[in-house]
Amino acid sequence: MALSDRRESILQIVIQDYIETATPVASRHVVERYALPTSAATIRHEMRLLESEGYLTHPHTSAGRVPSNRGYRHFVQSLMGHAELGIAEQATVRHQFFQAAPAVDEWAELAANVLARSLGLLAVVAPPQPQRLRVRQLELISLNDLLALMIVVVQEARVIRQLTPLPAPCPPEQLDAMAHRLNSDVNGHDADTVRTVPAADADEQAVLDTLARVLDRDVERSGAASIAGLGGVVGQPEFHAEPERSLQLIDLVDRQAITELVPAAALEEGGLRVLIGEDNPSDLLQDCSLVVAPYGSAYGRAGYVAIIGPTRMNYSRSVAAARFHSALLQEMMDTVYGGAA
Amino acid sequence: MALSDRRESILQIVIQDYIETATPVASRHVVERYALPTSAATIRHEMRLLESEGYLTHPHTSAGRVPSNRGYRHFVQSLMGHAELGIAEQATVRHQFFQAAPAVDEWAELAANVLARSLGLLAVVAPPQPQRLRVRQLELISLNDLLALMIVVVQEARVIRQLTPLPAPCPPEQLDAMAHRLNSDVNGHDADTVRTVPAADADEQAVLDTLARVLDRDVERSGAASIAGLGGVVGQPEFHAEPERSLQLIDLVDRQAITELVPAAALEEGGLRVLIGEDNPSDLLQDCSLVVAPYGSAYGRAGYVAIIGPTRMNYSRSVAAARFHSALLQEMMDTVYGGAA
DNA sequence: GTTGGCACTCTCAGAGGGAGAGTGCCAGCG
DNA sequence: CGCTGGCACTCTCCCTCTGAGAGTGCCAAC
Repeated sequence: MALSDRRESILQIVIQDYIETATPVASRHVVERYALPTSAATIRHEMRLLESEGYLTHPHTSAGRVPSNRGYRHFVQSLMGHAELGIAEQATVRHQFFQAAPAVDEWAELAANVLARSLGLLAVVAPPQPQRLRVRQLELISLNDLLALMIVVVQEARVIRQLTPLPAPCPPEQLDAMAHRLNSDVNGHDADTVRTVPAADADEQAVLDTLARVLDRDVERSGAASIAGLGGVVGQPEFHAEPERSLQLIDLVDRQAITELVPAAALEEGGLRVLIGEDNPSDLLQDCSLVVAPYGSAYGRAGYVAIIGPTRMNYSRSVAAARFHSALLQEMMDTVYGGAA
Repeated sequence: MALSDRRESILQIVIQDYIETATPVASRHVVERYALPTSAATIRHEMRLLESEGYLTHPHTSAGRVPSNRGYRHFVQSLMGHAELGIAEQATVRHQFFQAAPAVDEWAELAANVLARSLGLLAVVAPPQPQRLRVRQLELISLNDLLALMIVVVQEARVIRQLTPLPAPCPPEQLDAMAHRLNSDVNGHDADTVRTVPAADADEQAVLDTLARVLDRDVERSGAASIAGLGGVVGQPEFHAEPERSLQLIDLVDRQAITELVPAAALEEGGLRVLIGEDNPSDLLQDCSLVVAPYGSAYGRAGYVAIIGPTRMNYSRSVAAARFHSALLQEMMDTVYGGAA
């Protein structure tokens, strides 16, 4: 149902004030602070209607109003407008990426840190995950007759070092020969193809097995997300009252498990999404909101920029920041990878 | 001053009981739980003497005794004995390292996770930091006339990808030629030597500058420590009462700044050290203890295994675990690098 | 040196009460 | 018919008080 103009602007005021102050907002406070031409009683009346329509709630009888999840949702969809980061802030961030020139692998970490610091919320930045890794070069270094160090350079410009046990004793010269032989067989191939390479003996089989496993496993790990801002988010007033919730969140971050709370569905559609309260699949984020902006889907499974904080987060800033960072990362990847996988 | 045998064993009981229960231990509780042949009054008398000697304290008049930092120190030095991890636990950990066979770069992370989980405390594992990185191969990929992607493979088997702006326009063929030319100049060299390589033009100078800077910076970053167990440690009862302390600690971990709290002095001597309460250089660890075990000093600046928790930590387990993991990591590095830098 | 007894101290949890903050509603006004 | 001031009502928050409980410190006796 449509809200009258005045009711909408009161809702907007209540939400913005609550986002700022984190305390229930009272009718009198609204008229005074925002110099409204009506009396507190009128505001009270409107608030009551907004509450009966489900946009606001009441912690208890004699408290001010607090936005409900529905209220936040309406705010994000209709009231907030299209927020952009300020020009100056955009320039600062760009500068940090280009001039301070981090290594390509640190982009996600830098983005997470910048976001976390500027928003005071939890930021998770996951790079796109390549569907498969292809071997560029394979080296085997003999440590002893039964143990080798495998060094794999993959085309995605990463190096993997991995110990490989050898079932049958294999002296160094023999291992060198094997590496030389295998190199041409595996060059340019991914895990699945490596598995089809025929092995001359048990040791070669062991090496190939390890290689295939490593390529598979590293596809998983290469997407290791960067997380920052835990301090900021548990410092938010909503967590003060409930230490258990903080602990759950801390534990989630500690075990790198928050990444699982970003629903895959949100990434598939490709656009920025805001999940508020019970929109979230996990119970652990019941009083939290999640802003997700995917990017880089051309380079494998899409990466994303996610912001996590209490439902009382500054949506306008969060959305603007998430949008800007995802676009920036997209742009940078396009620059480096030429817009194609 | 020497303590009588009985007083020492009472001190030991009090400390162990407090470590276990986290509540002040009362005289009656001691006689009952440990079936001592004396009365509570006697224990009370001894405790009083232990307190006057500074080994115990009193939160308030009608509370039981709590070990003081001096008490803990005496416990660690004289009472605790030489703790070793159980054979079964050693085997489990070894198995995780060798059979589950993580990539070499994940050793520190795995160690931190295992330690954190088994102790319920904060674990920091920093790999040894090479004094310098040497170029093995340099590639330049032209992104456009004014921007190149530099890929550096260093002898320590890492790959660095870094964007490099080019002051003067440089078409792809020219860039290839430059890469070819530079490769022989920089191969096997570290940052300092790279700086002495003469540049043919402004672009070459820019590339060399970036390369040198990258080698320097990555020496820093290669030692990025793995941190785990934040959830466990802030879940400890001592942090429940003081949310500000938890926040400080969380922030420290979030900003990766706990690594700065491990005093360099502790690493230089080479042995395992236990820093209790005010032994710690930082105010932030006033009520905490730190167990540090260095390793791998043969491979650069020494790495370390550190355990951080409340002063009421299980020193015996912590010390045993830290010692075992540092020895294990040392052993694994020796296997891979053959015992020499 | 050890013990039981006892007074003393301090914390902790719960009850009670007053102040303050806001609302809900109503009657009156433009 | 919407807006307003007024007022009763409700609920929280903070402070104080109190009683129970836990332990100690000390003393006199063994």
